[in-house]
Amino acid sequence: MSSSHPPREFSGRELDIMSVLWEKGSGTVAEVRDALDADVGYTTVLKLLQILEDKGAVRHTKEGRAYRYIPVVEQGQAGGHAVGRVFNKIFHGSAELLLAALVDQRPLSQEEIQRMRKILDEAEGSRGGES
Amino acid sequence: MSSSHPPREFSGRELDIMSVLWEKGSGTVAEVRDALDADVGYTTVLKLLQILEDKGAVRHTKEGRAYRYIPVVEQGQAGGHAVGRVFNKIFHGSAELLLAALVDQRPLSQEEIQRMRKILDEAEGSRGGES
DNA sequence: TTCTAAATACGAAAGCTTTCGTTGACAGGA
DNA sequence: TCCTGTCAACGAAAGCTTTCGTATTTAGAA
Repeated sequence: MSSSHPPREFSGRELDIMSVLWEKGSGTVAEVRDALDADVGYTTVLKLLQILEDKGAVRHTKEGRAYRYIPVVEQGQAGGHAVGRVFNKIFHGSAELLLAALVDQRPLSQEEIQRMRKILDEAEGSRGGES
Repeated sequence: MSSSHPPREFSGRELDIMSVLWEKGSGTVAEVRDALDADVGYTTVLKLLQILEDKGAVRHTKEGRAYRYIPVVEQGQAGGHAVGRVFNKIFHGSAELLLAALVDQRPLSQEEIQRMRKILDEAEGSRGGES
């Protein structure tokens, strides 16, 4: 038995693996293993992928004799969750503090800042005005 | 042996407890326990606070016969770490995607958006300007 | 001093995550 | 067919986090 749990939250290693899949779009066990920074065994990666599949975060198709794993949960969803957690626990809901921490964390390029302004503009626009 | 490790990262329960301390400024074991959403035992909270102290994340002073715990690690530092992690693992360093997820997560007030723009302005200004 | 209530200290158990050894299936080449 | 290398399945062990039971300390009251 298995499948279709709610998205949930990812543990450390699980996140490493999802990270690879998001970046590459998909991957076999061997591909994911190669792409990981840490040096973990093949069966470990396989096991984690099976766990992730069980949680409904990835699915697989057959490719030759191997499985190709594909993320089902989107970056955006997972990001929303993770951000929500940090957001609440650390910043107690203060979006500015989070942004400040982000900005502090590493310098942003002009272009990034530009695009981030645009995101704020859109966020402002899409809320249809208020009192 | 103990004390003065690097700040590190917090586990789930540890973060819950730091969250309370950041919000209230400080707390005794009983105060922290009361403030937690989850219903955990007194000794559990104590143990976690001792672990956090051992890691250098909090310190304590004596208050009557109890200890008052005070955060040493700042929200900003911890936030930077946590944000950095999410940032890299989930958004692969894309600040815009993170902001977009944040914005998507919950509607922001006019004032918040205003202040966030200001943060971006300052970030832009402080980098000495380039092409 | 002795008793009591409220705290802390200690240590072990329970639970989850991560790791990998081993087994068996499968495909292709000799 | 029989080997050989690649792969998934399974299960158990190691490691970290979380929990709390029990023992000890402490401060104040009687």
